[in-house]
Amino acid sequence: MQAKDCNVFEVMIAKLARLSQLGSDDRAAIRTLPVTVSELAANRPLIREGQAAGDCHLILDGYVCRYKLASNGGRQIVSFHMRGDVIDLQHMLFNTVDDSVQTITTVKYARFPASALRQVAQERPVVAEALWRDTLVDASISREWVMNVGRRDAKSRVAHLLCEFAMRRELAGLGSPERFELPMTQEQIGDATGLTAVHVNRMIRSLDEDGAIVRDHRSIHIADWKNMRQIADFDPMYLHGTAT
Amino acid sequence: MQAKDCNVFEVMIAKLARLSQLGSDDRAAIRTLPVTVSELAANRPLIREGQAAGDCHLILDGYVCRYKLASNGGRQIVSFHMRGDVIDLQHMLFNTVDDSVQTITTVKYARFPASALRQVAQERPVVAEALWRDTLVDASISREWVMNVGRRDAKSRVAHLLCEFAMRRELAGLGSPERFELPMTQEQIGDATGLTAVHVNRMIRSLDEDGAIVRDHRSIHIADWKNMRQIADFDPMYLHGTAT
DNA sequence: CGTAGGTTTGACTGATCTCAAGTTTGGTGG
DNA sequence: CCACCAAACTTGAGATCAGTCAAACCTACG
Repeated sequence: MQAKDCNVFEVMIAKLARLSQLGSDDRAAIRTLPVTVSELAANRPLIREGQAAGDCHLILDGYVCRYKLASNGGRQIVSFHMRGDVIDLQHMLFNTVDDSVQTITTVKYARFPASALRQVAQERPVVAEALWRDTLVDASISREWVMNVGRRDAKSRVAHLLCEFAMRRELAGLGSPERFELPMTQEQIGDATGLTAVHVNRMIRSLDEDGAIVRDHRSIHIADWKNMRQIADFDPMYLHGTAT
Repeated sequence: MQAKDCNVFEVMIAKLARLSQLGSDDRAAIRTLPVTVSELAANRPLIREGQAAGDCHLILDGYVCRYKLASNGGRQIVSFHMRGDVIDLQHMLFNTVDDSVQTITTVKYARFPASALRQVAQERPVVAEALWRDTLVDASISREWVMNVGRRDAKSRVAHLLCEFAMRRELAGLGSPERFELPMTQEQIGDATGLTAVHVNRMIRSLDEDGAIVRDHRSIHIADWKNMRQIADFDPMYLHGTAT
């Protein structure tokens, strides 16, 4: 990562500019936000359910997941987040947290007081609109996940997760969707798709045997996008990748 | 339904007032919105995937569901909506529609140009905040659905759906959560929970045999809330029912 | 090199689906 | 008001996809 990419404001501006046309005043307002940058090792809690909700967090580098625990002992990952994602915009408007966030890899993140972000949003309608769009995209992704977990078979679910991850990585400016390093374990993929780690393993190997992907440890090469899209039932429209 | 309850602006104001403290100016601004009220029979399309997204729809009476179709022929209902719900706030900010909405019962609804709603939101920050909160609540419900469909067994899923429906009905001012008429068929419950209609039937009967619910055709009496909550793994926090 | 976490594999189990038939219900037209 | 019909609900038996359990094998890292 280049020094320039580490600038928290530039990461945020790049993300919001993808969602709305930011003016120079909007960019300037974002740059006034008070911010703390921190780093956290892999597999550490970042936000815990029930905790007070006073800050918003922007991911600068690394990956995190949001999850919920079921009373039967199961865990469901409800979203993954990466560079440019503000993982808790809801803290701007709600005081209660009903799910938890933890790191998957080492993560560098910025923390803003929710009140400060809220004030910028009130003064700069374009910024508010971009933030709102971001929540709407997140909601759209959630709905697609309901579909994924509810109506697709195991192989499609895993394939869909890989396709989504590849596309979102690209949209976040992290490189080509064809080749990438998977940050999560097969257990975590299972928690995200409603499957067991054992079955995730079988499905990934099956995708490999089909020639849809080629693996080398955690590195994935989507060798046959057309086939992958079909197996995954993947239509990227729900990601609202191009500003509209 | 009383005449007063039919007033589209009062339904909208009641909903938004639950989410933010509306001033009299805010209420006045809402009342200036150009609006068309229509009625649609049960099982009719209200919004179709791929259609242009120029209007927003507020449900006044009856029930609708939002769904997606999988390439394997399956259908996943991703949300239910009732009185007071604006079902497509995303149309204020996106031009593309990636899922469909259809009526479950006869539905009375109001239609606003998205641009008009957007303008009110720009002029009245409190209204914008309330609308944003509404999207955040919807997103929170979606995440709970991912959990429901991904990590709970069949009986819990169905029980959870019933608990959520009961609570949301009450929050919408439609009466006690203990007794209500279910508007949806068992097939539709299956499409929402990722189960088949046959298995939904068995689970509902099983809840009945447990004494958790008592049924008379479509009318449900949640006879043992404590037991029901436990079976459903239901914690209403995610509904953000009380303004916060 | 030793250890813990992650991945792979196989055999068996079980929750849910599928298919198929029967019953009930609510609406409609005579 | 009754007869009919389509849709919804109910029930049973057999099939299957994914889960469980258990063990072996990597591999990264201290």
